[in-house]
Amino acid sequence: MAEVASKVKFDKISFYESVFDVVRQVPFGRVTSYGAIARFLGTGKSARMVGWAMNASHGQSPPIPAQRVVNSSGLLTGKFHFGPGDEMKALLESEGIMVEKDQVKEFSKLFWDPFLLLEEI
DNA sequence: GAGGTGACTGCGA
DNA sequence: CTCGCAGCCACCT
Repeated sequence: MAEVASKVKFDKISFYESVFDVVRQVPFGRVTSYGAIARFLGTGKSARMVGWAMNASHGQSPPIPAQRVVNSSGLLTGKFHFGPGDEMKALLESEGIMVEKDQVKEFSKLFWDPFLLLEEI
């Protein structure tokens, strides 16, 4: 998104809307981490806020690929919030991402840094 | 206006 | 190696 990449001027939109925008930019078959998004948004060490924002991602009109957001270890910490079962894992696997024991395989290889968005644009 | 909560992270023991 | 703890800040009651 232009407004996201333009600058760290998120004064016009709420915090979690910014998070949604970033998450939506995650390429197909790639994943990112809460901390990475937190740093990208400038919240720094408050990765919790990213997770908090994701809590509101349910029912958003433009679907939020929250399954692509995992913790710094590639662990699907939010899978319980996703659905009753391993829905999060199923979604990731449908994108070609291998998941084992709630952990993304080849995480370091599939990891996508939000800062790359600035370079792409 | 004050207090509690949380889909995290990093460091120390 | 694993386990525990404190810091972080927007949002809700």
